[in-house]
Amino acid sequence: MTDGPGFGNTLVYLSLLIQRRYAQICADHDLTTAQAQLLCTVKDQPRGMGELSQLLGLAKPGLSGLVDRTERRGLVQRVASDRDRRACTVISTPLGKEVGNALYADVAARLPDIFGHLPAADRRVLEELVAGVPTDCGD
Amino acid sequence: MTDGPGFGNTLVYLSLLIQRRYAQICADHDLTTAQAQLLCTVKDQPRGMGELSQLLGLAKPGLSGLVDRTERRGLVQRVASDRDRRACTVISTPLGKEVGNALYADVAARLPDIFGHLPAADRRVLEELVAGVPTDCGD
DNA sequence: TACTTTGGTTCGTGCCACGAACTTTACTGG
DNA sequence: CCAGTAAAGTTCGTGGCACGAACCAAAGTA
Repeated sequence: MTDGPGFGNTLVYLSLLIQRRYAQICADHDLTTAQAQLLCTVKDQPRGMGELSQLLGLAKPGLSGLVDRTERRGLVQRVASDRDRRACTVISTPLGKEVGNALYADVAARLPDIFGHLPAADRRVLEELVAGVPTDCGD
Repeated sequence: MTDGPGFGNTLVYLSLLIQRRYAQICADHDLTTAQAQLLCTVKDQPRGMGELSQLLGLAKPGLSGLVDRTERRGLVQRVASDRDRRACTVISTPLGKEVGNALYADVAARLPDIFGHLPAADRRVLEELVAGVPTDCGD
């Protein structure tokens, strides 16, 4: 109650702003946010489907389709596991790495504009607070 | 460059966590995030389609469909404007208001958990910084 | 060798959102 | 008063996204 009408709701609003800007940046790189997310997850390290499912918070069919579409664009690739013949690992193609890195850099450069109204000191504080968010998402 | 690998990217990650939690809360109220967003925008004040298009960052067809689906669920309603016979205004039904308020409260209650790891003082600081985000989104 | 579990895919459904084309009404200028 | 243009929304077709249910094949186990 002391939260008043809403820290939570303000957070939602903020996340919408971020998502909108992010989607715009992704679009500039000819990516959807979902594909961008997949690409960045796989860019520096191969991942199994199950792992990705976990990391991206998707059910299996959703992920399967996402990988399909992203693979069709030549950004990622399924490779068979020699450990387990039914499993496959998703890796990034050279093109995918390139695009992923460019996107990453662009996001770092353009997205913080959202907080352009904040003095540098405040931004630093914010940065630190936000950085502390748990890497392991609460499902 | 002093941002290191990424304030921007951390923000994106944060926004994903928020969106995921938010989607979960919306689902608990039998809503999609898009419908929830529409509902909350209209809940306390009628809005024209153009205005909504602006506020939600959607093109006209997308909004039209969203209103269709939400109207079909009895949460909002199109009413004709007497000013302009081609325009219509979207208002919330009583059910919509009820659902919207419940959602709003639930979001306020459950979403800040994401920052459960922060001491109260830090959370307060964060709250203040976040609250300062411009209401007018940068298109 | 049978039984169960697990990794992924396919299928059908529904939401979401876009551009293009269209209809209706409002607003001009002559 | 009657064009012609502009604006508000809708419809249509397309495509991405993501879910549950059903399925197949390989792996593990009794």
